[in-house]
Amino acid sequence: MDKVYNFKDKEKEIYKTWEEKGYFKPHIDSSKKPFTIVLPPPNASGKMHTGNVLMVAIEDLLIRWHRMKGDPTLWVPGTDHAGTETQITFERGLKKEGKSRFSYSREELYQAIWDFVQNNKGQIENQLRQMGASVDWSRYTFTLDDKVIKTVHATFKKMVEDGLIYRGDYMVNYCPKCGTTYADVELKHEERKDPLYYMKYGPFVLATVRPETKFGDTAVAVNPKDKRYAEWIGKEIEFDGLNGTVKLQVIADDFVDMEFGTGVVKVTPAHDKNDYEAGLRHNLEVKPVIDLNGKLNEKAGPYAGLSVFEARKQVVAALQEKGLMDHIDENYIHTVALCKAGHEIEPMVLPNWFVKVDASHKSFKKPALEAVKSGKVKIFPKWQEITYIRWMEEMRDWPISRQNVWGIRIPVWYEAEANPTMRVSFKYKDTIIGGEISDLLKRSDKHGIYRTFIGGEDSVHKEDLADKEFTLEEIKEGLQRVFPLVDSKFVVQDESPGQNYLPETDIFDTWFSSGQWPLVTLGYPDSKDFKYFYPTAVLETGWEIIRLWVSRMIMFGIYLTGEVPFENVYLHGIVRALDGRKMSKSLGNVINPEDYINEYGVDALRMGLISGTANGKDFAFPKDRVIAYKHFGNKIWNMGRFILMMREQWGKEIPEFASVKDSDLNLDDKAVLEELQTVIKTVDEELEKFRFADAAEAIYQFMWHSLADKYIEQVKTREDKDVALAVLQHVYMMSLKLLHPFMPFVTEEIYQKMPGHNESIMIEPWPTK
RNA sequence: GGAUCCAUAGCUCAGUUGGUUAGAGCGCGUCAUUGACAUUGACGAGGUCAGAGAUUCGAGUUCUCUUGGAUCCACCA
Repeated sequence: MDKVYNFKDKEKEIYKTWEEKGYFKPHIDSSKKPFTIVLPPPNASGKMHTGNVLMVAIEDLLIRWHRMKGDPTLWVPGTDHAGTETQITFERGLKKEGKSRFSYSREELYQAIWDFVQNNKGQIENQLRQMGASVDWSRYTFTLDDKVIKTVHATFKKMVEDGLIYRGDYMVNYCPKCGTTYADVELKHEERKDPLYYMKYGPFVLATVRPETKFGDTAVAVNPKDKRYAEWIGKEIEFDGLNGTVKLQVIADDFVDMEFGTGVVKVTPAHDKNDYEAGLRHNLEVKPVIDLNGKLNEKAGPYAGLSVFEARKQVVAALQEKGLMDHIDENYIHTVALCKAGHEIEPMVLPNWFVKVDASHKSFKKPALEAVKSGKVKIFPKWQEITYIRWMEEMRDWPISRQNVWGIRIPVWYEAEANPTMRVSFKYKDTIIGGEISDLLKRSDKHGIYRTFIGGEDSVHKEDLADKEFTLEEIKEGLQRVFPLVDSKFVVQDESPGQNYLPETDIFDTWFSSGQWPLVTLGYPDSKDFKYFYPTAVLETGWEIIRLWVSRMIMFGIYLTGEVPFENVYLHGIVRALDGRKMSKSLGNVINPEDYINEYGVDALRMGLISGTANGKDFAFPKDRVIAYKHFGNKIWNMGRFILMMREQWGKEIPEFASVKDSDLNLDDKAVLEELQTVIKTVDEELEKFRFADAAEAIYQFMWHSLADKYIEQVKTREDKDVALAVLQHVYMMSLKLLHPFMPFVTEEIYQKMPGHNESIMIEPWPTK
């Protein structure tokens, strides 16, 4: 044995052996309860970050522990298509080539991203291997595999039949730049300083940061308690606006803050969430003035076609010129909502697919709430339960459509003839054409009026397209998006019902499909695996996605199978940067695990992270613990060397521990054996409670400060070397086994060098009392 | 505005239902060690547990308030 443990040479080789020998595959035994974990799938085209490392470390620890205990143990690997993130990355690449997603039809774009991901997915798989993850690769699943799509489609169909899906107009967070909607929880909020404009509205002055939406006003509102404006409530005001006379009703509503501005608000139900809700309460007209491209529409009169930002400038200038601007507060600080890519969100009313989470005939969410309250699903650490319960109690209907292509398409079809006013956009040669289907097919006489053209090269003249009759085939072939109205006629089906149908182009919210992850990975509904391994034992993930993901898995699990998808949820904290702040590219404090693996080894990195996360709180990357555990790896390596050296010096085989008589043991022997028993007990108890750091600490303290510092020291001077060495070797091997789930590589490497070893430490029986 | 969490050694953090001298890693000091390991050993210094009050025989631990910090949710036009 070398003087120093050289982890670099060994780790890869050891993993390869484990995998080839099939140790990662479960031994199905119907008389035993299995232990199953489904890996939260990392981004298929990304690379491992510190959060993934912690996740793998904890899950591998649990898996190896149970495997050694003799449970039929399965850890299912997978990777995620990571919808939005991948699409953003991919489009960034396109931009460099001077292209955009508009250069492709929907199908071409999907294929291009598919290829991109296939080319990049090797990295994360290799890194999972590098980490020592003892996953069963034969059960690997990608989130866009056929079996996943099939199940997700079937679930959607079932939900439609159960009356849990509806199509409705809804105020959504729309990003005009991304061309898609985002869920509330996906948004970021950023504080900004913007001008607050005080505009004259007839008898009132009111404050707004968005004067350009004034064309969509359908009321002004005051607080019912506000004495200043009491006489106006219920009346109609009439005044000169930018585009002629404006008539607005004055309503009274509690949502108006009397302290803010002048206490009067303009109400724009089409472009503001509060206003939308106020509009519902007061039955106001929803009057959109901003289109899907983020430009003002024809209701804005001369401002039509301008971007929101440009329109604001011009509207402000015009108001000032006409004397309609009272004054401007330039130092107003408020928060704006941003999409994942950092663009400003435009609240819009658009048709969407929804899950009714609490229908009167069947509640999708209630059983999932009950499952946690009743303890059918236990959450560790327990204080995180509050987050879950509050979220579930407040959860509203869930918008599940996204206007992206990189994901699972909603299996819905629209017949062209039955939906003549449905708008579509498609690529024809090099031009993107948008228009009503009946016009494009020349089934109406409104020729060309609603057609729009985006992009466009010299090869096609727009004039030629303005009145062209397209075939449905041409539209289908270059199809990018359909914009079905809220009351469109549709068919739910996996494959196209016939030639005259156009597909829904929206995809599912990623959480709609990943919410079924424990089901699809195990082969729901009727595979052998599913029947045996479901429900799983533990779901382990970061606390940040308890609402997004954990809640959805519990809802789908119960809805589809009647059983919870997992019995325990363990939520780990987020690994922060060395400075204790969140890692972010802009701060330049992102930690790349590769660097640490190269310098200290996988075992040390795993162990360091595990020991840093005692109670699920966020924690700064514990660099000095990683170093400490690297030293520890070397320490136990040298303990092994010592035993081999003693054996050689002594010149005889070390006797089996079982052959040592109790009466031959001295006080030191008895003490160390007793302490071993205590450690075994502690490790089991702490792991049972998900107290990984405490378990790790117990082994560390025992091996280093008892076994090495005390017991080994006295072995050196013992006369009865046969007894001492037998005890030492026994205690050492037991300790190695305890340590193996934490530090798999170094323990295996030592194990292979020790006399009397078997095939592999990872399939050795777990030490028992 | 609503909520959760945190404040313990120079640094990063444990301390689980309140119970004898408050722990670890790193760092620091003294000494030792050239045959397992300098990625070592022995010994040691260092904490009025943010502050104030309350409950209790007893509080780092429970409660209230104050101060400072982190995060989540909802958001005011």
